[in-house]
Amino acid sequence: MVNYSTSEEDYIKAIYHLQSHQQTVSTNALAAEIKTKPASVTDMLKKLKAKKLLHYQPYQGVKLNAEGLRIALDIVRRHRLWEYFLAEKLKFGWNEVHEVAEELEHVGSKKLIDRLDEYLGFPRFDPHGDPIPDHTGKMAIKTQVRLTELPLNITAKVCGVADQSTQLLELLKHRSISIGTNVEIKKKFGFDHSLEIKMRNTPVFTISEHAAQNIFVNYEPEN
Amino acid sequence: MVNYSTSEEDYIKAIYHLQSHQQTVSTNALAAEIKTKPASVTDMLKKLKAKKLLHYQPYQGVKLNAEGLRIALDIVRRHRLWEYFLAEKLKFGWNEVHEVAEELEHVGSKKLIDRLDEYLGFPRFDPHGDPIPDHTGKMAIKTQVRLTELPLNITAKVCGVADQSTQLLELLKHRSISIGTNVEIKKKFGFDHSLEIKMRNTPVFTISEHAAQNIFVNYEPEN
DNA sequence: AAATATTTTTAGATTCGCCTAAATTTAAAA
DNA sequence: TTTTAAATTTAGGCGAATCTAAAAATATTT
Repeated sequence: MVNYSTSEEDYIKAIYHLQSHQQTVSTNALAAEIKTKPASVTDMLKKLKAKKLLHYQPYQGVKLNAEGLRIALDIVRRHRLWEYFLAEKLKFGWNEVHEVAEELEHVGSKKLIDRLDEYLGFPRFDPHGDPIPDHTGKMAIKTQVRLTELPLNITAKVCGVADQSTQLLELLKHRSISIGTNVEIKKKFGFDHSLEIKMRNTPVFTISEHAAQNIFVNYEPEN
Repeated sequence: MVNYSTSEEDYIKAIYHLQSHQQTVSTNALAAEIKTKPASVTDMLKKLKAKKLLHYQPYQGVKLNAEGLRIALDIVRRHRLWEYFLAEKLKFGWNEVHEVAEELEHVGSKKLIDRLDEYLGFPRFDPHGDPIPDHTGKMAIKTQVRLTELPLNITAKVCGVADQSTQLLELLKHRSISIGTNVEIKKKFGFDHSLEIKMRNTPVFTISEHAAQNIFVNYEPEN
């Protein structure tokens, strides 16, 4: 088991995240993500290719290989476990955890992370609702999504909020939305991305994209 | 408030520790402590002097100034709080915590450390019995002595052993004594210098002088 | 006090990760 | 299909932290 530098880990993680949207990642996209210059990215890609962590041909974009993916999942695991710890145990707000976890995630000890996982009760989702890979790299199927991601006409259950602010809680209370409430999206408005929501025993109402983004729901994905 | 690199912090911490033994620290001693070469030490000392963290004249050794000391205490605080966390919450053995804490201590966030401190209940000593500086840099006075030296009827905390042999550890295990256990001497027998020990929730028992000599405890002297 | 040994510093390279500017390749437009 | 634009790579440098080898300062012996 090799050890990777903080920079290398940052690149691997960034490629991993970008890969989920485009299946091949461009030098420019990576540079933007890492907040560095394209020339620096090229240098690092050559290095990571030499270490056999990714597929890379000049001008043709980059993609993690199996080993790169394994490492990426390990970094993501560390990051999200720390986020969970910060929010759950140290009472950090959901919006404060990312920055600190960004530093903690680079502490390598496998034992540390596995013990932390156990201490936290093997949580499956971080405070943002993203799944936490287990010690083998497996993640729960993301039955948990932001309300904005919920497909039309599928009933889902509210299971949490990303933003603990009083304002959001006030809004939810006004709409009688709480943990466990079943909701369904009837319509999505392209103009402002607001959503038309249907709940049992209440008339249809609309909710802003901003609010919907901070509400987590889970549902059965129909494979 | 400036930020220091991992290397700079390692040097500051090493100087701090060496200072407690010799009051001026030599280049060679520092090189040995950091596991680097004297030439590298000289380079770093020039840099830290430029940053006004220490007193240094070529060939004359080095010493932290007030600002350097402040930073050192902050690093020590981070290190020992993480050690406490690892031992107390993640059930690491007291001999495993140092290495991992060595990495965690460089995570800078002030808020993280203060929250961690609070979460842990503002512990005053780490698992080795060393005092943890509070957020202002103040530490409890530590009186660490062999169990044989502990005054009668004063509660002290086991903080280490002089002899790591399996035999001693077996004896300690049998008596349910581990790092952090509170003990009190009820009686000292002049004949063989054995001691009568009282611990919470267990009946009084006796321990030989030989064993007691290899157990370190610390207690707060009653000024 | 002179000679020798030890410690410490200086000089000059090396690796890592980053940068700017210029050259090259690929993609898009006319 | 040229031409133009955009993306990407190469070339050459820079700062941080380290190293080796050689020079300089300090300590120790004789």
